[in-house]
Amino acid sequence: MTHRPPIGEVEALHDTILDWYDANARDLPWRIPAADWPWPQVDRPWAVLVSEVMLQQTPVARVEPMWHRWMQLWPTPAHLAAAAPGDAVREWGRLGYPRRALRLHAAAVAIRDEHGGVIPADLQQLQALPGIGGYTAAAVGAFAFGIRSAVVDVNVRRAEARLVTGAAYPAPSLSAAETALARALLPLDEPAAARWNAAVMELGAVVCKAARPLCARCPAHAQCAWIRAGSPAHDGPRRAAQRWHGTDRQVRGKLLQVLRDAPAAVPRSALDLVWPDAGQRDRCLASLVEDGLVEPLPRERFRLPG
DNA sequence: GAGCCGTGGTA
DNA sequence: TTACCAAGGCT
Repeated sequence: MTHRPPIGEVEALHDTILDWYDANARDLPWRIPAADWPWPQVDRPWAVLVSEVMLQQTPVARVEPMWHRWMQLWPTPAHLAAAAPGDAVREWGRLGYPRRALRLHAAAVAIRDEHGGVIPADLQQLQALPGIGGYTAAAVGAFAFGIRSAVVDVNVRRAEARLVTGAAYPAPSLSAAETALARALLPLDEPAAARWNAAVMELGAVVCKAARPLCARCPAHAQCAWIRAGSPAHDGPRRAAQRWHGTDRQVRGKLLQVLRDAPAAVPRSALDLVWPDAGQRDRCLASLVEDGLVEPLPRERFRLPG
């Protein structure tokens, strides 16, 4: 059932997209190769891992400054592991999904305690770390260690759907067929495979974009199944829009912002100001405590976890 | 496996 | 302004 284009077409895609990437890749600091790594005190696999977690559902432009700050604060897993989890949550700032900061801290502790402080160059061991799923394990494997893993994020899924299967958008969730396709497209050569992963992701991010793809600038437009099919509009069900206003996520965000900005523990009365609905407010505060993002103290005071 | 989990930029 | 979108993971 898997689309598997002829080997000649695959090789032509490799040439086209790798050449384009070599000429057009953005200069992102976590992409600097080990031979040129300019920060000897910063552990490069750790730098890659942190970048990948920060980039989960968050745009590059917002990640880059926070990544630099994290590398200054915590250049190795051991540095972060020695900090309080609440420090990670505070320094996460407004990147969003703050549980990622908590899991990054937990991953640092696991790397220190279970891996001797060295990030494992093994996909299964990477994925066993908190906050590291299939995508991030493959990305760290490829970009930090050169492992020939298929890195399949939404950019890759969209680009490969258009290039190979001719669909305007991938399905809402990752399918086994997409994973198989990504693996089939992976160059055999290990370094080329790592570069290919980055190249397809980059193409999806800056050219083969979701809303308004820049097909006129696409190096592979002559090889694109979607264009050959006449660039048909998406026909399947559209992803349900996420609501925001009035949701628990909005309330949790407001509560956590107070605690991030406070130098010390705050009384419940300070948290009461951020949302009028007491029932929802208390439920959200309780869920933040349950998640480990907030630590309750005696006398109705709260802080980021120490 | 559907739903939940933040935040800000863009059209 | 509303809606979509952004290098997912977890339950």
